[in-house]
Amino acid sequence: MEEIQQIASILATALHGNRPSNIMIFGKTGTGKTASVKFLGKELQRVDQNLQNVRFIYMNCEVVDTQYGVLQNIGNQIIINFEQRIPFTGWSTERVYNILMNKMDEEDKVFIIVLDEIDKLFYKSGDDVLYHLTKMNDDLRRSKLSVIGISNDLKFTEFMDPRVRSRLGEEKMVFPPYNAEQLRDILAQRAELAFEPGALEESVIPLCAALSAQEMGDARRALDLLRISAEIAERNGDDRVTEAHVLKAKNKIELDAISEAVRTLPTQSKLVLFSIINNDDKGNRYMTTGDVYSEYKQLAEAAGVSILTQRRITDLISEMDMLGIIHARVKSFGRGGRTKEIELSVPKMETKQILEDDEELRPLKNYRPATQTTLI
DNA sequence: TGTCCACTGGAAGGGAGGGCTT
DNA sequence: AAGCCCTCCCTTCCAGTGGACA
Repeated sequence: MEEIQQIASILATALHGNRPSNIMIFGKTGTGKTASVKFLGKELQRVDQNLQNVRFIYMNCEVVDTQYGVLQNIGNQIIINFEQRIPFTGWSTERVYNILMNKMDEEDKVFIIVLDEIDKLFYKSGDDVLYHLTKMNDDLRRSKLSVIGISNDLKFTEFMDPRVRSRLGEEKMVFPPYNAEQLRDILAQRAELAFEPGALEESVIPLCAALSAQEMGDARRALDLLRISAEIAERNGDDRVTEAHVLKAKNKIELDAISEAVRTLPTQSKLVLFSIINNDDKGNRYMTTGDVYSEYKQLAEAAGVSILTQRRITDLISEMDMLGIIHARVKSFGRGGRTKEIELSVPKMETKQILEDDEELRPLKNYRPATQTTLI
């Protein structure tokens, strides 16, 4: 692939002990950014085996998303000696930074640090780390450092400190999404290894490819789709995978993703979601933050969980909006005020089931919404 | 045209929980 | 043991606001 070639030629300079440019790599999920970079990292280290000029360090910023975390993580990938490891908390960031610098300089190598999902790090912790990291080069005397940032968000650099942005983006690259045709090739290749000839109905691969192409050309998803279609066929005892299996698989994947997202929500968010469902049950399909909050308060009370402030609930609502579990947009109702209009965007019954399975929400199992009107 | 509602979302900060250092 | 550090989850406070209505 063209992009891999490009990155490879940039990184190759490291083999001679020179510093490769920093690179920013953009592209939607499943376009092979991470896989490509990891692959190149392996290759680089293989070629470098005798020279030992290069250290390749990878981390995913969805997991490591704080300033301290990033520095600590890099440090611990460099420091092999167990006693000298950097603790995950307790030290000042400054101290970690200094130790990191000394260690790196001692090694006298070219460090290539890959920050996958770098946008997550930036949105969470700002550009301080990136600033320090990209500036480190000036302070290193023997070693060199270059940073590869991977992001599926093209725009996030706009909000960065211009200095950081220009340093980080010495080279920029975009991985285009796969189109249906490319996906078909990828799937066909894989199918040849994984399936007996004739095990797939002819239209299965084109269908998987087309469905995945619609969904941003994610190759990983396309492969999952094929695999799960086959699993479903096998479980049914069918000897060929058909289009019907693929469609079932698609549904299953979508539902599984939702279930997983809901299941792993923190308790408080689950309560908020529960109250959104209850509002919907009452025939209130589009509700405001106020509606959700007053229902939430009752639920939290019934569940015996502490009641958070409305400000906090606003944030939880926004988080679930980003996860795609609900849909919320700010809307003005004139004199009625300006607030969010919230709508459930996952299947109601299944979601409710999952919520009721939660240990902490047990008391709500047969909870009946309090009736509005009380006759005296 | 101005008012006013029901919030929004930023800023600051507290305190608990992890852990190091002296 | 006392004094730090860093992160996470929250609270408190508050200026700002889109648009229906008077």
